[in-house]
Amino acid sequence: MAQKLQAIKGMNDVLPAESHQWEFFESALRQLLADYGYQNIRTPIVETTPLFVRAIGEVTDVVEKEMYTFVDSLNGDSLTLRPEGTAGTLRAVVEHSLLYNATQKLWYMGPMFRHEKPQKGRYRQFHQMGVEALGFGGPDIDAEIIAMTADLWRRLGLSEFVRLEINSLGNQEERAAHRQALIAYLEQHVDILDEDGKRRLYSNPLRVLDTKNPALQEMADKAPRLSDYLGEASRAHYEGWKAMISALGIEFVENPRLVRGLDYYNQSVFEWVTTELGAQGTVCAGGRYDGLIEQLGGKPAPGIGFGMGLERVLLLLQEKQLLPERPTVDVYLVQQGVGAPVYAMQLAQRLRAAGLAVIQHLGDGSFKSQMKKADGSGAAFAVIVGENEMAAGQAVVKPLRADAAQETVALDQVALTIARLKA
RNA sequence: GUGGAUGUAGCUCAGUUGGUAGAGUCCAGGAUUGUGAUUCCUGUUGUCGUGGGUUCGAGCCCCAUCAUCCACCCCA
Repeated sequence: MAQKLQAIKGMNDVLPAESHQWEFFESALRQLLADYGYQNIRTPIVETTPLFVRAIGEVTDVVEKEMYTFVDSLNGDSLTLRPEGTAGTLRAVVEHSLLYNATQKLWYMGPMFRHEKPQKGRYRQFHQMGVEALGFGGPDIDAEIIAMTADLWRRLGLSEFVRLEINSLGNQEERAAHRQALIAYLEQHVDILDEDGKRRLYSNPLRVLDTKNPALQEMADKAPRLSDYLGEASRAHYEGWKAMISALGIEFVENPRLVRGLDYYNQSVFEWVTTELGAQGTVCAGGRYDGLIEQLGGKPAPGIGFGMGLERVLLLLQEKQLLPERPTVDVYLVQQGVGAPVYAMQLAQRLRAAGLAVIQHLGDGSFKSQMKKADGSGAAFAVIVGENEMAAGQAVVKPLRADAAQETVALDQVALTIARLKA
């Protein structure tokens, strides 16, 4: 018995009814990135598994249980569908020595894969636009990235629906020292930890402090704070970043509990969150990863980047009705009679050469049904060609959206007539 | 991985105490012999998610299973 063919769970088709929304959103992103001097980089969707394990961290949820990992049956290599974009981008940067006497501002956009249970704003194949700014050590790039993302929300009309949260994780040593102190502290209170807390004690101790359990609140409040472990340099970087964001007039809230799910982050981290999408409220998140390039075998260089969940932003745009209508063609070409298909096709090519988008009716169809299709297509004009017009070397131009009379004109006047009626 | 809700026409959904399935929309044709979007008429469309069970009889009750959505968890 043949099995019903269907898409893999959590991997969605984008149909014509909404693909134009993606195109609109993507072109807004491309414009933004160009305006800030970023260049596109395109890397493979599949990488060797160790790349992700090294970059993301062995004990993260992503690596432990969410990666699509498989064996290349031809040579036995372990390969993985990329769960995020930074690892592959940095691999390419190192492999091609793009940081040799240079800095880089790169962006990518495309599908990512994580084997999670799907829900609103969370899919197994999802799409991210991401940015990596490499070779810049100061807080100015951190601020510029905030400015750029804030600019995007403004351009899309989303500013009032998103909130910026920031934090500093310090450098590797400071993070490690705090983590050690925190785990020691939590171990002293292990008897009162709930199930979640015990599970996260060693895997993600910072998350334990995020508890919604009121019984743990007091214990969480008194826990060692990361900010107390920041050294002079980290503190100065963080203060410099905040001062610049403030000077730009961008609102933010400091969230000392803000952590990232991937191990490579340090110093500045941030999240743009919304309360409009249910559970999956993080719409764009990122931070610094100053040690990662070296860790992947490159010469030491600082880096900062973010990932943006395109489905989530699109959901937000849909919910707030900030997306344009389906684009339409200028002309639907109605044709009937002996020789009409060729006559109409030649006219269609002529109109397209004049810069008009044209759908020519193909196949059979009564005038009535062709006119219905013309209307349904959303075209602003029907151009009609029948026996009489062919004999006279003419065509009828009929406005479908405006209250204007149709005109019968010579073939070389059709485009001009449409231009005149449009204005 | 855990929990909750939902599966009936291409789409959105009705379907009563169990009696062999409907509306709107869409599509096609017509009223209109060369003209759409309004109106009117006619017509097509279903393994009622799937597989079992109970029953004289199941869209409806029971069991299993699959899928989708939402939440936990995690994250973009």
